Formats: sequence, C-alpha cells, structure tokens
Amino acid sequence: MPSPLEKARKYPDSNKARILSAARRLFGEHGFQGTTTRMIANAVGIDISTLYYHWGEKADLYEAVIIDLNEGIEAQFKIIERLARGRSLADRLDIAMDVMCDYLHDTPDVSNLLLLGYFSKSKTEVSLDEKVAGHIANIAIAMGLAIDKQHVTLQAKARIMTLWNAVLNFIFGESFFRPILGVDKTAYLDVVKETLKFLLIPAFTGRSGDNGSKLPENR
Amino acid sequence: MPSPLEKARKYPDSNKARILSAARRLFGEHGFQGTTTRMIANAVGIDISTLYYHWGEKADLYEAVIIDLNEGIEAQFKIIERLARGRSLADRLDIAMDVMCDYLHDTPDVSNLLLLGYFSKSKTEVSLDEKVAGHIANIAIAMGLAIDKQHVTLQAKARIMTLWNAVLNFIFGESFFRPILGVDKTAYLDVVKETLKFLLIPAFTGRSGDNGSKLPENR
DNA sequence: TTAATAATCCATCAAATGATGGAAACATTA
DNA sequence: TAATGTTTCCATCATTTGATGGATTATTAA
Repeated sequence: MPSPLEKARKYPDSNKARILSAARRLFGEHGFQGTTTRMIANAVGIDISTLYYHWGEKADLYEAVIIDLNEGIEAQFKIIERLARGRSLADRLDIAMDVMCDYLHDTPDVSNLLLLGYFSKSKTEVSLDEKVAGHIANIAIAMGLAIDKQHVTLQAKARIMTLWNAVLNFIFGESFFRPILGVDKTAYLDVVKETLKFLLIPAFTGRSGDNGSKLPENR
Repeated sequence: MPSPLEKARKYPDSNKARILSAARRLFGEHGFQGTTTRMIANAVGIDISTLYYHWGEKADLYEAVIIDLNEGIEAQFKIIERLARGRSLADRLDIAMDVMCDYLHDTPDVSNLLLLGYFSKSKTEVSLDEKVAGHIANIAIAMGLAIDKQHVTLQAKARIMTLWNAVLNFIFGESFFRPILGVDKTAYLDVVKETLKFLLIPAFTGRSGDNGSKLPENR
C-alpha cells in the first residue's frame, strides 16, 4: 500500500499533489500559524473542503510537507557523498558547500521550513530533531570528520551545524540580507559561497580561504 | 515630551511596562502571528482592553517591542567597542564573540525577535533592515575591518553577518540544537563560543583556532 | 472635598479560521 | 446501463481573535 505522499508524487497533476506543493510554499513563506487552509486552497484553486478531504486537518498536512522535505534533503546528501568520496578534505568541503548552496537556493522552501521548524515552540511538530541529527552525522561522515554515525564528536557536530544553519539563514533571509549587502540575485549566491568557504576552509585545513576569490573587493 | 517607551522604562512596575515586557517575551516565543493580545494580557493579569488602551493595536505594540530591542543591542555594541579598542585583531574577535554570546544568552528574546524579523515576510514590520545594516557596520569598525561606516566592504559585511546570525541561531534554537549535541545548559554556551571562534579566528588571522580549547574531545 | 483625568474592566462585535455534513458531479467497473 | 466508489463544492458551525464603547474605579489637581 503506497503512502499518501507516494501517491501524491506519482500523480503530480492531481489536486492532492498540488495541495501539497502549495502548502509547502505557503508554510515556508508564512509559517504554520501564518498560513490558513483557505490560503492554500485558494492558491490551488479549489474549495477548502477538498483540502480537508485529501489531507485531513491542517497539522496533518504540515506533517506531510515536512516528511516530503526531509526525503529531498536526504537525497541531496547522497549526491554530496558520492561526489566527495576519495577527494581531499579541502575539496570535500568545497564540494559540499557548492552542492548545498545550489540545492537550497533552487528550492528555498527547504530552508524556510527547516528554520521555522527549529524555532517554533509549538507542540504540533514532527520530530525534526532526529532527522536533523541524522543529517549532521551524514555530513560529518561524508567530510571524513567521523568514521560512522556513532562516532561524531561534539565539536564536529557543532561546526557542521553552524555552517548548515548559515546556508539556511542566507537563503531564507535573502530578501532581508541581500539589500544590506547591495548585490543582485546572482551575485548573492556567490558572496554566500565565498563567505562560507572563507570561514570553513582555513578552520578545517589550516590554510587561508582568501585565495581563489573571484569577487571584486569593492563596496 | 517623553516617548511611550521612555515612560514605560521609567516606571517598570506600571502595567504599561509590564505589557511591553510580556509582549517581548511572547512575540519572541511564538512570533507575531502566533501571539494573541489575549495571551499577553493574560500573562500580565489584565484585561485586553487595558492593553489596547496603552499601546493601541497589536502591530503598534510589536513595533514598540522592536524599537526597545534595538536600543538594547546598540548599547551592547558600545560596550564591545570600548573593550576592544586598542587590542589586537585576534583579541578583538575573541572579546566580541564572548560579549555577544553572553548578552544574547542572557536575553534570549533578542535573538528570537531578530530572527523572526529577518524571516517574516509580513508587511507590518518595522524597518529592521536599516538597523541591522547599522549593527553590522558598527561591528566591522569595532573589529578594525573598516575605518568608517561608509567604507565597509561587501566581504566584511557578509562575514560579520554570518557569525552574528550564527549566534542568534544557536541561542534561539537552543531547545532544538542542545539535545542534538547532548550537552547541558552551561556547557552549551561554551560549545557555541568555541565553535564560533574555531571558524572565526583562523579565517581572519590566519592561525588555528583549536588551541586554548577547554572542552574535552569526547562524544 | 470636588472636579477632572487616567486606568481598568465588562460586554460585545465583526471578521477570520479550522473543520464538517451532505448534496452534486465525475469516474470506474460490472 | 446500473451500481459503486471517488472527488469536488456549497452551506454552515463553533471558536478564536483583533478591536471598541461605555461604565466603573483609582489617581491627581484645584
């Protein structure tokens, strides 16, 4: 028996799938509380009762969105692991940063929902923490900072968490941060990558991360 | 004529001040949408109409909270600037991290409200961006990365922003991140400081940030 | 003390919101 | 075609929420 999510993914033109997609975008944009079922139904162009028919109550729909989201992230980590295998630490860090930044920039809902999930104290939450703990461990292993999931040091976790969150922040907060930096949309992603590598590379490899910058030092 | 905020600060036992204080905590905890005027009035132990009498509509109260908040942050930056003056870059970075982390950890509302402000797309917002741009520039100058507010490079801004946000994330998301790291409340702040310095110091000074760590390498 | 001002509460409104029952339209299968 | 199951919408409810008018109490000034 296929799960509701599998059914929705299988028929992306169905109303059920469209509801999930619109919910993902709107929950990411306005948060759980800030999104009404009417907003979602409106975005799809259907009546709210159709929404309730397919997904049950609002919290259930939100949960489906989060689960869907996590599966996408896990797939992305598999890609990183494959690309990074056999490379040097500096290369692995570089690859991981690029892949993550590109992925999150292309699917901004992910950043939005993850950050809102971290910070919302509401009880009606899927257990995001276990998922995230797994993600962190996966990166640690892919980067060669740990040999398996059971042996990730506190320090490695904290450092990965910092950088992972930094990407999420820059993507989610683009409309806030980009005007402050005064760059256009394409330059923004480059600045973000460069900044994160500037912090990341020397800390982990002991060499400077300033070389190789393609950005002018103006402004 | 004193502003409403000045009046509230002058009489911290007045209901007007108590409303502001409770609003700050609750807005930080549940966001603007997730906080009802009844929740705030309830926390203070008064009727909602008293709240409306003192602060007008909900958005006005929220605005007062944000303004109050920013003045606190600015005061904190003055402290950093005073402590950092004349020190070496490595020392300045170290001092800035310590002061910021301690301040934000003691007043977690600040992190909560700032991050929610970054990420909420609602229109009813005070212009936080200008304030934050000013904060960033202030840090850049205090750290000796810029000579004045008009000459802060794009790179310096982005780097400071990253670290500033990292602190906010760790404080706001403590209840989410601390279980993942598996440390107690007091150790958490040390891990955060150590992690940020690990990234910060070598990137800016070219030397390793691993020495001087007082944390065991276990787990 | 008295008049005026400030602060508080009670009752209530209108709008928005989550949610549901039931009828109608559509699709599938026998 | 007839019968059955699925999907959609209309109408409607009960709550919640932001907000206000007006009466009542407390405070201050004359």
